[in-house]
Amino acid sequence: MIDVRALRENPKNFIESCEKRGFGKEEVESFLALDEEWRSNLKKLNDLRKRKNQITQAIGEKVKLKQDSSGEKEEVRTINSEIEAIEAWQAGIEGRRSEVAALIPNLIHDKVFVGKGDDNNQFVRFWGRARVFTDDVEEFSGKSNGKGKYEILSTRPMSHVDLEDRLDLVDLERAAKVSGARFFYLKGRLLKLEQALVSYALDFLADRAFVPVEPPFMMRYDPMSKATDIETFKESLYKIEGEDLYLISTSEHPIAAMLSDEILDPEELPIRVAAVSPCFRREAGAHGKDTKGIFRVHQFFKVEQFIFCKNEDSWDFLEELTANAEAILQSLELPYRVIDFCSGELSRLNARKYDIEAWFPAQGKFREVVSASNNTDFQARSLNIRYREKNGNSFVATLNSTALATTRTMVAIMENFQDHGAIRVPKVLIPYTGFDTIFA
RNA sequence: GCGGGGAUGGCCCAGUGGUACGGCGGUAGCCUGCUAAGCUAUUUCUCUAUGAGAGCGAGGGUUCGAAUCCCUCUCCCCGCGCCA
Repeated sequence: MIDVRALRENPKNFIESCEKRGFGKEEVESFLALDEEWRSNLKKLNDLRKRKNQITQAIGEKVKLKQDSSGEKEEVRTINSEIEAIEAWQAGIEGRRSEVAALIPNLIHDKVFVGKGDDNNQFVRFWGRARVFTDDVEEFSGKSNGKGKYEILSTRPMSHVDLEDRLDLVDLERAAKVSGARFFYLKGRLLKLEQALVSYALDFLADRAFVPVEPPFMMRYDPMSKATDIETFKESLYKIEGEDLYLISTSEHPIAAMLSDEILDPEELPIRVAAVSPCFRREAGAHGKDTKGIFRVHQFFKVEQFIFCKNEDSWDFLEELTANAEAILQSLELPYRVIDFCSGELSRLNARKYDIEAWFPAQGKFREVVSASNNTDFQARSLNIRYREKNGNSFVATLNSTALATTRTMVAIMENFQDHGAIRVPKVLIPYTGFDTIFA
């Protein structure tokens, strides 16, 4: 939710932000018109209510003195019917006003590159030493701005799908029989690896002042709608039939909503949360993409970083979250690039977003494994999360970032650490897995 | 699932039909060698703001007037039942 007063005072900022995103200014203009009418109705209503309160109190006095007050009662009835009429009209205005307000996106950070489409996402940096098949050198160098270090592979590594099959780690066919496409049975040492990844990421964050939290895996419509946007509802969320409950698509949402309607002590800030949960996604907008294997699936585990802080500190924390996610990938020895999303690719909530894309040598591509966003005070305003300040209360800023999503990270490990048909386990995980190789 | 009790400002708590009492904490000021104490004001949201309106878990209803009475729903506590 945008700051309505800021919008009234300075619509230009919001129109500019909308236009950078490739939206029109219709929403802003339509909001301003509705808002004007809303305020004028509010004035009428308040004047009538004031009059009503005065008469009602006078009736109270008369009743005490046992005087007749039937004239006053009749007057209040008249006022009531006027109020009722305006209220009915106002309810419609207010409904449309909030619908339009919900469509206005967050203000974009000044440094976000103005552009549309993936191609305009800005390269920030590369880390690591990638294994690149001869045919993919051009793709690799282009996407790493010529800064990516690499060694050439003379043969393409096996796809994770074939490898899982050969090592009997994933059963997709039986999962399809039981649950449909994009589901899987995870087996043997790959399951152990998954658990190791989760434990490792939680420990990593606990060492950095994050409080580990397991949230509810289902949420009601009201908090969900405040924590996210309409796109997520349309494309990601599973609804429980006959109940007001949705399966979470990320722990970001229940964690954000955790502090809704609360006023925090500024001393408590920043609040760092390391959340772990399964994530359920319909992938409705992804027909035909990544249909094989466990790269894009309906359920996976994710360790998520979440921060509640003061708005003015949020930009430093965006860097902290990104640095943490990078440190995890570095410790797993996975080469990656960081990209800064262009204006047209941001969600309505995001003021700025970095993605981290690991190099997948079998696919010959960089693919998203981490997404780190600063939603400034936009999400907190919808959820009504404030902190106390000397001159009134302010909304907190909320930030979220993947620490580690299990399925994609496992695919990255399988593609990057293939060794003669076996999978080498990254060193930092060995204490958690208890083995250093996955083989047939 | 059944029965009983509950939800009031940041926190605690009073309030059986006349417009939310009191305390704690926070903030600002006064006072005082310092600190503490004490005193005063303030504390949520909205608006066209020296003023006004809304707000007592949510939504409806009755009434001139509802925290209070009635209905529906949500959540919490206690007991019973069921259960990994």
